[in-house]
Amino acid sequence: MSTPTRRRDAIANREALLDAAARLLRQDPHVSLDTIATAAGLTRRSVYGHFSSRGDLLAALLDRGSRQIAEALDGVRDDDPAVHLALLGVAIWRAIADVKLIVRLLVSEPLETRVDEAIAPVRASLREVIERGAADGAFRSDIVPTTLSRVIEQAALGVLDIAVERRMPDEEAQRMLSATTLGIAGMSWRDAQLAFDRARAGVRA
Amino acid sequence: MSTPTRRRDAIANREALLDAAARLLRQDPHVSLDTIATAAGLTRRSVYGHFSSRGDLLAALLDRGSRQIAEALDGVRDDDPAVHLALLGVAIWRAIADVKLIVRLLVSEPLETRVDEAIAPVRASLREVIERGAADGAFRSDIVPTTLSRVIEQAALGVLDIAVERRMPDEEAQRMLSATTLGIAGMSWRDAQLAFDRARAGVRA
DNA sequence: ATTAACTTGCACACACGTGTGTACGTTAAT
DNA sequence: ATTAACGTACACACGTGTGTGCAAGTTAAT
Repeated sequence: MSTPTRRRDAIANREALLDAAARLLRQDPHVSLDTIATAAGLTRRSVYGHFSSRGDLLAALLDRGSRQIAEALDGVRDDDPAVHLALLGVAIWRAIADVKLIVRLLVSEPLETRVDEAIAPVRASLREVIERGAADGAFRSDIVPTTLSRVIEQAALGVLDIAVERRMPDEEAQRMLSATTLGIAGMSWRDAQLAFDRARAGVRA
Repeated sequence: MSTPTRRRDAIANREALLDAAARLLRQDPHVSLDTIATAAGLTRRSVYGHFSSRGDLLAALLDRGSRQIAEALDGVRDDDPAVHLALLGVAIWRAIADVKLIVRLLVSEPLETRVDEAIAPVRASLREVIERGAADGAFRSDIVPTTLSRVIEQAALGVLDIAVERRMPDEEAQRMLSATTLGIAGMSWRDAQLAFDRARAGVRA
C-alpha cells in the first residue's frame, strides 16, 4: 500500500504542537521543546515523531504562517491608499499572529532567508500602498517609503503584542492597528477614523 | 584605611562590561557572559570580579539606565502637548538605549518589578502629556490614554530598533521617533513636523 | 620598589537543552 | 481482533552556559 495511513490523532497532535509553539514562542523565542510538548499535551520525545528537529518545527510553523498570510492578502485592494492600508491591517490581524513570532526569530535562528521570503509579499504590499499614498498627498512624504514601511511594520507588531497581552476583542484590535499604521503614515486621527470606517464598510458589503 | 582604593582601570572595565552588555543584549537577550566579556576585552572569569552573577550585571545595567532616564527627563516640559511629546522623544533617545533591552528582559528575567520601577517615571510623563493633549484637542480621544501610551511606548521601542539597526544619525532618529509618536497620538504629519521643529528650536535655545 | 588590586588560565561541579535509542504501553485503523 | 501507527518512560552522549576555586601573572597605586 502506498497509503502511509496517517492517524487522525497524530495530525491533531501535530497541529496542537504548532499551536503551542506559536503561543509560547511569542513570549520567549527560546522556549524548550519540553515546554512546548507539555503545553500540547505530549512528551518531548514524541515531538521527534512529527519534526526531525527544533528547526524543523520552526520551519513548519513558518510555512503555516506564510500560507495564512497569503490567503489573507487576497482581496485586499482599494483605490484609496488610506482605505487600503486600513484593510491591510484588518486582513492580516488574524493571520499575522503566527508570523509575528517568526520575525522575532530573525535574530536567534538561522532561518533568516526563509523568513524574509515569507514576509516579502506583505512588505511589498505595504510599500506599494505607502508610495501611492505619499504620491497623492494622503500620507507623509518626509520619510522614504522603505524606512516608513519598516517603522509601520514594527509598530504594528508592537500593537499586536499589546492586543494579545490585553486579550482585546477583534474589533478593538483592528481599530488600534489602523489608528497606529495610518497615524504613522501621516494622517490625522479623524481622517484615519474615516478611512477605517470606510474599510470596514467595504469588508462588510 | 577605609578607602577601598578602587583602581581606575577596574572601573573603566566595569563600564566597558556594561556597554558591551547593553549593545549585545539588544541583539539577543540571551548572550553569554563569555561573549559580553570578550567584547569588553576581558575574560568571563573576571566578570565575577565586578558582578556576583549574571542577574547582578543586568541589575547594574538597569540602575545605570534608569539613572540616565531620570536625568534626561529633567527639563522636559512644555505647555504645548505636541511639543512636549516631541521633546520627550528627543530627550530620551540616548538614555533609553540601555533600558530598551531591559524591557525585553521582562519575559525571561526575574526583574519585572525593578524594571517597572525604572520605567515608571517615563510612563507617567507620557500618560500625563497624552491626557493633556487629548483634553485640548491636539491628540486623539478615541483611545483611552492608558492604552494609547502603551502603544506609543511599544512603537517607540520599535523605531529605536530600526534606528540602531540602520545606524541612523541622531537627528534622523529623533525625527522618526517624533513622527511616530505624534502620528500615533493623532496628529497629521505636517502638524507633527511643526511641533518637532518647535521642540528642536527650544532645545537649541 | 613594594604592595594590593585586578586579570588570567585552568580546573571543576552543576544545570539545562538537544537529539537519539529501545522496550513497552495505547490508540486508531482495517 | 489484529496490525501498524503513535505515544510514553527510561536511558545516554553531547554541547553550552553558569558559578566557583586557586595559582600565577600583570597593572595601577603609594
